[in-house]
Formats: sequence, C-alpha cells, structure tokens
Amino acid sequence: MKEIQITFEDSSKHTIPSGKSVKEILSSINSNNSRDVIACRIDGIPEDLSCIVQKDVSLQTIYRNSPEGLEILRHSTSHIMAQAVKELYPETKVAIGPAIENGFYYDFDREKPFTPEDLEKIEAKMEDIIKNGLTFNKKRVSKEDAIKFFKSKSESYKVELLEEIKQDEVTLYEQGSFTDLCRGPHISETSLVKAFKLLSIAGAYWRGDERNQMLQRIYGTAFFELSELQAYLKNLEEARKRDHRKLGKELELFSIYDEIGPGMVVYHPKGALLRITLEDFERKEHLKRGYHILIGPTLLKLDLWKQSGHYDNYREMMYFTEIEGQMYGIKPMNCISHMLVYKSKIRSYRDLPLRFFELGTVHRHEKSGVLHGLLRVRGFTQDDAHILCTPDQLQDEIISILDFVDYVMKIFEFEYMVELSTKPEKAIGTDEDWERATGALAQALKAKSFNFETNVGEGAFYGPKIDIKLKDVLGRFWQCATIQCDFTLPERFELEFIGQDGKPHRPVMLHRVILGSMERFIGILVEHFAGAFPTWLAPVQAKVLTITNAVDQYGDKVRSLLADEGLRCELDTRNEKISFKIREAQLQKIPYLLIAGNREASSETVAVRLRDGRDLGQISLEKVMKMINEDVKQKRLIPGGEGI
RNA sequence: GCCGGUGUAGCUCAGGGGUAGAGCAACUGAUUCGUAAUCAGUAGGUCGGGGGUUCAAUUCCCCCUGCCGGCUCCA
Repeated sequence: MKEIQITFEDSSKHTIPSGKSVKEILSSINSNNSRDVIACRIDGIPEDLSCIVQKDVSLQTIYRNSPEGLEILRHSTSHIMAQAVKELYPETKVAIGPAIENGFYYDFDREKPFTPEDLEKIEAKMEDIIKNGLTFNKKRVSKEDAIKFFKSKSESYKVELLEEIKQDEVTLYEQGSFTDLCRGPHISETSLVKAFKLLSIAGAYWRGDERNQMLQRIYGTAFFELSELQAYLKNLEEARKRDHRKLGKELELFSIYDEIGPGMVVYHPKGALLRITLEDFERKEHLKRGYHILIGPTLLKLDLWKQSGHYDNYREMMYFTEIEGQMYGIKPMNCISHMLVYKSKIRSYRDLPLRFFELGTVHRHEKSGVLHGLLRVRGFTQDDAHILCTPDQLQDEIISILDFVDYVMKIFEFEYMVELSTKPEKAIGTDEDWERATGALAQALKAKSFNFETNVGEGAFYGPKIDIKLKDVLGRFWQCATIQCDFTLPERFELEFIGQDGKPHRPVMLHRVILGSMERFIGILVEHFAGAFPTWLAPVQAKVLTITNAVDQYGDKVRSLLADEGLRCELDTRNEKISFKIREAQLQKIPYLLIAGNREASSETVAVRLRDGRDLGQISLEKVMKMINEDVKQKRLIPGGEGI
C-alpha cells in the first residue's frame, strides 16, 4: 500500500499508510489526547475527523477546548436543532444556521410561529437525536444534484443559496433523517453534544435584508461541559440583574415616559447628578486639551440642512417644524453651528487646528423597534467636537483624539477595540476625498500601532470613521467613541483659512465623540458597575445614618460639614433600626455609610461602613472627608481603595 | 419599520366572562433601637387606550399605543 507523510503542527513528521481517516491517524500516533480533538485542518483547510487522507499533508488538530472547537460544536448543534424541527414540523423550510459569538441559531420558514412550548418540544427531540449518537456524514455532490435534491424536498432557501455558489461541487452533511448544505466541518457524532439550551425565538429577515421574507430564528447555545453551560446561563442572569433599565428605576436615575414619548429620557435628581458630574469632567478635560466650548441652538433653518447635505441624506431621521412660514429642522448632529462659528471671522493657518466642543443635544427619529432604555434613544446629548485643521495636521489630530479616548477609557477601566469603516453606498463626496480621508484614519491607527478591523461600506454618509467599541465587565462590546473624517462639509460651507502663502485654503474636518452620548454612556456605566459607581461619580457619595433621634442634630452637623466640602451627602434620621437603614443605603449602592450614635456624637467621629460591607470602625470627621476626597481626586473605582 | 411576546396599585407580581388581590413602598400610631428588613392599623386601581361580541368584558375578538426579545439601522 502507498505510504504518505503527515506533517504535524510541531513539525514532527509521520509516515503512514494512505487511505486512513484523520481519527485513525491520530489514535495510532498519539492516543493520549486524541479524544479531545474535535476536528482538524488539512493543509490549513478545516476538515472532519472522518476525512480520509490519501496524500502528503500538513495536519493541525482542533481541540474541543479551543474557540474553534466550540464553534464547530455549536454549528453541529444547530444542525441537530434543524433536524428536530424538521421531524416535529415537517412543513418547515430551513434557511441558514451558523454558530455565532455565544451560541448558534437556525432560521426557519414556517407559517405558524414557534412558541416557548415548541422550544421545549424541540429540545426534547434534540435530546433524542443526541442520545441516538447519529454520525455526521459528509457527502460531495455536484451542484446540479444538490439543487435537484433540495428541490425535491421543497427547500427553496437551500436552492437559492446553491444557485449562487460558483463551484461545481458542494458538500452536504447528513445526520439521520436530516441533510443540510454545509461546508463543515462538524463533530463526528451527535452524542458529543453534552450541554445545550434553546434560548429565544425572534424574527429575522432572510439574508438580513429588510426587503426579504421574515423568517423565524431560534437562538441556542451549546458547550462541551454542563458546567460551562451553567456558567454561561449564570452570566446571562448577572447581565439581567445589571440591566440599566432595572437599576435605573431602583436607583432613581431616569425615566422614559409614555406620555412624553418613546426614546426621550428624563433624568431624576440622582441621574442628573451623575450626568452633570460626567459633564463637568468632560468640560475640564476638553479645556485642558485646547478645545473651545460652544453652545448652539436646537432648531436650525431648513436651508442650512439642505446646504449641509443632511436634508438629502438624513431627512427621514430628522424632525421638522414650521414657524411663521419658515421651515426649521431639529438638529440630528451638532456640526452646523460649529461651521458658522468657524466662518464668523477670517481664519489664519496660525489659528489651526481649531477644536470646537459642545455637549450638544440632538434628536434623531430612530425606528420604533430599535429603542432600548438609555442605549438607543431619540433625544440624546453628544460630547461632540469638530476639529478644523490643515491636511498636514490631520494625522496628529487623529492621534491626539485616540490618546484622549484612551485616557478616558482607562479611568473607567474599559478595554476597547477599534474598527475602521469605509465608504457606504449612500455617500457624498468624491472617491478621491474618501480615499484621502480613509488613508489618514488608517495611518493614524497604524502610527499608534492599533490592531483594527475594517468594516467595508460602514462609514457615515459624509466620511469614513474610526469606531471604538468598549468592552464592559461582562465582556460585552458597546459603540461609543467615534472619529469621523469629513472633507465635504468644509466644502459645502466654503470654509477657508489664509495660508502662509497669503492665499485661501480649505481646512479639513473631523467629527468626534469620546463618550458618544451621555445617555448611552451612562447606561453602559450602570451595567458596567452594576450601579455601584466610583465615588467621584456616585450621585450620593455618603449617607449619615443616625442610630436614635437623640443624635439627629449631630447627624445633620456631619452632613453639612461634608456638604461644605462639596461632597454629596444625605442624612437618614428616620425612626428605624440601624440595620434597616444600612440595608436600604447599601441597596442604593452608596459608597460611604457614616453611622452616628452616642459614641460618635461625643467623640466627633462616625463609624464608617463601606458599600462592599467593610467596617472601618470609628473615624474622625476630618479623616473621613480626607478619605472621600481622595477617592474623588484619584477617581478610584472602589471606595476607600482596595488596600484598607 | 418588520416578526413574536406583553401591559393589573408608586414598585415587584398573583388572578380571571358576574366590576379585583399579595408583598414592598406611602400614610397613622407604637417602639428610640449599634451594622442587610420592629410591630400594628389605614388608604390606594375606569385592570394601557378605543371599538366589537355578550344580559354582563379587566378577562374573548379587532385596531391603536407603550414596553420586552430579535431582525434591519445606530451615538
């Protein structure tokens, strides 16, 4: 028999007889951990373990505890789900069913919507399929045969997919009664699925296009170990507990009233304190970095929106109103008044870069179905800036914004990732402008040696952008900061500066936000900190709790001392037990609880209890104020620091 | 905007064709207490809005609206 040579990842080479499956090869060579191998790569291409090797190849193993291994498991589980659905509801057509970040889904076309009870039935059927230990069999067939096969099964979505495939040969995977068009690879048999759960049902457009048929998507997840599934479900539970809409109510931060309108936020006293604290921080940081603060109006005449291009490209997102026969638009962006301020006088190259900053409240008519607490609203305030500079200054400006973002994100201990978005279908400006602008952004990212992904066609209509997605404590990503290049607005508003040569030149412009919107950022902060804000941000930084009414006066003295220091302090003199007051204050996530009884009143101290339950004992008022001030100054995330 | 679910007291939630209930909160009284819930009492709702079926609708049906989970879109 012919012999072939297998080269492994560690460069070791083995000579074996041709015609063996990968599984056989692995168990003949390394029996120890071959059981943990779930799939492989042959010459770099993902393959099943059942793949027969007939020539010299390089062989890489994919282990079950690798991200790729998990993805394969989930993909296979989606096939098992589709099989279960087809067996229970044969009239259903299948669409696509990939693995996704935390699990998998499969899209189905079925007249009757799936119900939660259906999910239970499907899960039970899946258990059966898993128990039966069906093997995943890969078949290579010609495209024509595959089309014939799926036509005979009335699987029109599969036929549509096939018709767009360029290759003549396709692969099908078959387990039990179910056959799917699929590239693979898959696990070898269904019994390898040890832990899975179907999570939700949702509508989803065929191929993600809203002009297409709405399908029914079932989401699920799968793991190799039950303990991992349980940990994941626990994480979901934790996320629910941290939901900013729930905490926003409990901590009395904000409301969104039906009566006022969807997506319109009202800040309650505590939320308002949090917000102005963030805003004060922002103003300070911007002034430090040479920004000029502007304040502009909400309503601007329609002509300006026509001039800017917003009317042509953004109209359906805008609100309009008529005043004395004159049409106005409510601003969806802050740039226009900044343009006019730039134009208010003749600018010299010596004035550039000019950085205009505005905490600008904008309104966008977001589709009703997308609204979500503070994270997606219709009226929001951006920490917006427009930087006008010479083309030469562009890269340095982008770099200093990236540094600014980094500085701010570190304060909250957010990690983040960076994406570059290029020209979308609906866009203004020439291709050359787009190339220059995209190049400038990419070069700045390279100069800071950022790893970034490129999102083709995802830019704003007026220019390419860098999006910064921050990662919260639960590992979720949120879009906040963005840096957008704009060569067209300076053109449309005929902005000029006088150059060294005494002639007029056109500046270039950057739009950028750091936190993004105050609303979204606050929503993220609530979830990130589970409502337990760092002392510098906490709406109430300290609460004085009196033990009996005999010390109410002393309690008020403590409160006013702290207030004089500029600290946000409340006093609880209710006729309640101290444990009751502590419980309540703790649930309100107040960083410092200052307990005042007779002992403290007579010694000018308070008994300090931190939010996390640490009891620091009796401490002098002076020392307590110093502690809290130190938290604020250092923007410590944990009250009192971690070292106490 | 689309698909599905859902809307009962300030909050969290039961209930169900014969006009509603709990806990917490609120209010009143008692208690003045040392580190996560003191006791008792009182009050509180056109059951999201409109229409229909019915002797009778909060309950069943339809429409609208808000909210929730997704899709599409996005700071």
